[in-house]
Amino acid sequence: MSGRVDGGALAALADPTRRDLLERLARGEASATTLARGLPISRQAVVQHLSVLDAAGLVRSDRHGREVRWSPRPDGLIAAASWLTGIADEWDRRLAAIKAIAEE
Amino acid sequence: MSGRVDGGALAALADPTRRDLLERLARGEASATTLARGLPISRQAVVQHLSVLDAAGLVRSDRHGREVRWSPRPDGLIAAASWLTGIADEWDRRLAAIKAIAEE
DNA sequence: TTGATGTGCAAGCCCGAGATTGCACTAGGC
DNA sequence: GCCTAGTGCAATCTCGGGCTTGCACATCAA
Repeated sequence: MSGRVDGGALAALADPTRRDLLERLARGEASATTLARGLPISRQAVVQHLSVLDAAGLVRSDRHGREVRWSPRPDGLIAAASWLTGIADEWDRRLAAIKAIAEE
Repeated sequence: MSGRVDGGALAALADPTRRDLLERLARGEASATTLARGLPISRQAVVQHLSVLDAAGLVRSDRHGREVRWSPRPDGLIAAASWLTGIADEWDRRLAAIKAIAEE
């Protein structure tokens, strides 16, 4: 297990720009400046998004000389997904029970 | 399949109050007025949250006389979870490939 | 050393989400 | 009929997220 899901990952994934950044990182690590070149926003905006993703445990950063390379961390995503699945299954179970009672 | 995941479900789940509402609904359908009694926010705020959840396909509403009862819909949750899992698996695969190359 | 590139920090702007309030409307109980 | 309870609609407010700009600091290459 890689930590509790406090909603931070969900809040981080709620923004379309951040999801775009994650998909770009999945195609190879990159720096904030490089990412900003292919986007209609400034480097600082990218940095702030990456900070949010970092706080949510969805990316990691490594310094290489004067540049900082970012890469995705699937662990956080998997944790969030399994959390969602758990809740969904729980609801499914309860709703099925209610339905069974209603059909008697 | 229950439709593409456009991020609407993730945005809806990003708010802690909405996650709270979903958990309460999972313990039995309820009206907006009833839900508002157990929360520190107004009925209208609850209604707005339920509208967002409804648009995201996470809840459904049924009229019973003069009251509207809300209930959870696991389908949307499951779709969002499987989307997350798919992305996570994809990243895992790519990262494993990169790591394998680096270790040669 | 000098210049170019990448980053970090901070102040500020703007707009929309979340919440409130007020009032009109409808359904049920007396 | 009346009164109460539940809902719907709309205007308003506040505050924080997303973004920009400007400048200082660090690193590599000539």
